[in-house]
Amino acid sequence: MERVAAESGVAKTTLYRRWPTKAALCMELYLEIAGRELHVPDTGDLATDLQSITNAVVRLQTRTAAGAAFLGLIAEAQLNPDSRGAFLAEFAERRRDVTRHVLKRAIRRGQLHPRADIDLIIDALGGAVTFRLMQGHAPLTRRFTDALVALVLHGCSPSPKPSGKRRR
Amino acid sequence: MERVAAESGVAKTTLYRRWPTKAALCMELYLEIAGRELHVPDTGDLATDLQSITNAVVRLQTRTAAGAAFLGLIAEAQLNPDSRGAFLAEFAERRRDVTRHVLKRAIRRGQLHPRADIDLIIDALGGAVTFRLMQGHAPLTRRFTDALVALVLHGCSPSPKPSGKRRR
DNA sequence: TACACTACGCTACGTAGCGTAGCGAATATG
DNA sequence: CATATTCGCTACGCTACGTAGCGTAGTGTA
Repeated sequence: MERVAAESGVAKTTLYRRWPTKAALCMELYLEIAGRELHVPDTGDLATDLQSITNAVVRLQTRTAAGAAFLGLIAEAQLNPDSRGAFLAEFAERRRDVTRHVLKRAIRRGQLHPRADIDLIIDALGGAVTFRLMQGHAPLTRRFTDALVALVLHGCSPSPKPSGKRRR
Repeated sequence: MERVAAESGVAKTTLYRRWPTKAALCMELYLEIAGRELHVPDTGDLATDLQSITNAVVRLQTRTAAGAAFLGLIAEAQLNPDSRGAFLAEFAERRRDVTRHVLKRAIRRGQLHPRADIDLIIDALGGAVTFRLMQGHAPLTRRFTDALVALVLHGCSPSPKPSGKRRR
C-alpha cells in the first residue's frame, strides 16, 4: 500500500479512506479490469466459445495488472480466513459464471450432454490455467489453451477415437 | 512460527536453528507427509492409476497437515519472488513426477496416445483439484475425482460417445 | 573432578508492512 | 466570509518474521 501511495502520488491515508483494506483495493482493481476483458462469447460453437474464454483469461492474467491482483488475492484468501468469504462471493463465482453461462447454453442447444458436470468442466479449464500460472513451469500459449479445450471436450484416451484428434 | 514454537514446547530460536525460514519448515513438512502418502500406483489400468493418484492428492490436502502447508507455500511463492524457485524445483516438480511416471508408462503400454500432452494432462488433473481446494466452492469427494479422471480421459463432448459415460 | 562442546532457552531487538489517529491546510459550497 | 469536505502528513500501534547475545543444562573426555 505504501508503494501504491508513493507511485500514484497520493497519501496512504487517502487510499484507506477509499478502500477499507488492501484486499478490497485489489478486488476492485481486478473486477474493473476483468469486466473490461471478460465477456460471454457466442460464436455458435462450444469449442470456439471455450477457447475464447480461456484465451481471455490467459490474457487477463498475463498481460494486465489483474494477474498480480488475482494471485495476491488467492494468497490472501489462504492466509486470512476473513478474506475467503469475500473472495469467493465477489470474485471466484463471478468469474465462474462466464463459463457456466456458455456451458448451459450449449446444453440447451444440444451441443453438450444435459447431465454434463458443469462445475467440473469449469474446474478443469480454470484450474489448469491457474495451476500453470501459479507454478510457472510452462508458458501459457495459444497452443496450450487450444489443447486444453480439446482435452476437456474429447479427452486423451485413444480408445473411442484412435485418430490423433486435430493436432498437426 | 511463534505458535509452532509455543505449541511444540520449544523456543522460537530452536526452530530457526533447524530451518532457515518458515517456508523451509513448511516445505520439509510437506515433503515428509507427501512422501508417506503419495506413491506411484501400478494397477495395470490407466484410469485406475489416475484415480488412485487423484484420491491420494485429495486426501493429502484435506486430511493431513500437508494441505495447509501446501496452500501456505503457494501463497508465499506468489508474494515472495525468492520462494518461487525453491517452490518449483523442490516441490511442484516432485509432485508432478508421480503422474508423469504413470502417464509415460501408459504410453509405453499402448494405453495412451504417444503424442498425448503429458504436462497438459497433469495440469488439468492437478489444477482442478487445487482450484477446488483453493476456492472451496465444492467438496472434494470421491465422486468428483472419479468424474475428473473420466473427463480428462474421455472428454465431455457428446459427439464421439452419445451414451452417458458411467455416471449413475 | 575439571574441561570443553553442543544444544537449547530466553529476552531483547531490528525490520517490514498493514491499518489508524489526529492535526492542519487546501478547496469547494453556501 | 463561514462552513464542510477532502486531502496530506507525521506519528503510532500491532503483528509476525527473523536475529543477536547471553546463560545454562547435559554429555563426552582427560
